[in-house]
Amino acid sequence: MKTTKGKAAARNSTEALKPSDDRKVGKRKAVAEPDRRSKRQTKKETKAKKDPNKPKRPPSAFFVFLEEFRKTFKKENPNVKAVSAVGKAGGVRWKSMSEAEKAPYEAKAAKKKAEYTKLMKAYNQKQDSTDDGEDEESDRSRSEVNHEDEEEEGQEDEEEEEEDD
DNA sequence: GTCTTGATTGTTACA
DNA sequence: TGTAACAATCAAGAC
Repeated sequence: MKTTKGKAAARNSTEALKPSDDRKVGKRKAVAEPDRRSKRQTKKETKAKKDPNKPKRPPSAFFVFLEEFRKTFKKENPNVKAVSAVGKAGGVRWKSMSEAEKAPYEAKAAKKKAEYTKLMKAYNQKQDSTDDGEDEESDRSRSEVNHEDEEEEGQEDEEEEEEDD
């Protein structure tokens, strides 16, 4: 059972109450939601800013799908430049898709997740060794992981090139 | 020039 | 275990 959670929930309480037409893209409310922003900022400042080297989160299957969907959407709607519109349309499409249709995106997402896990492992090792004031060991292991990543990326590049075609 | 917003779902990380 | 934050995208407004 899916529930509206996180940002969506927060938006549901505020933004979602407004008619979508009212939510024009680019029409940023001048410091409209200090609550939400400050929350994000706090987290960002306490985490992301402290760990700029921290690997970025892997895209979920939906985001992988969205990447492709954006291209299609742009082609079909060259005049629509609002990212919110793409997100909305993508969400509708995603929900209408069957498991079989979602499968390839989920597979891709799983791959990215595996990469992320590896990167996080290396990242955590680095953090540990940094505590000791020594990171030669992790540097080595990191480079090993990086090497693996390079190989994988190379494979992925090939795959992507094929897809590009 | 830099930052923030919007819209979506899924996943991660943290309390 | 529940929930907030974040992942991509980019035009445009605010500062």
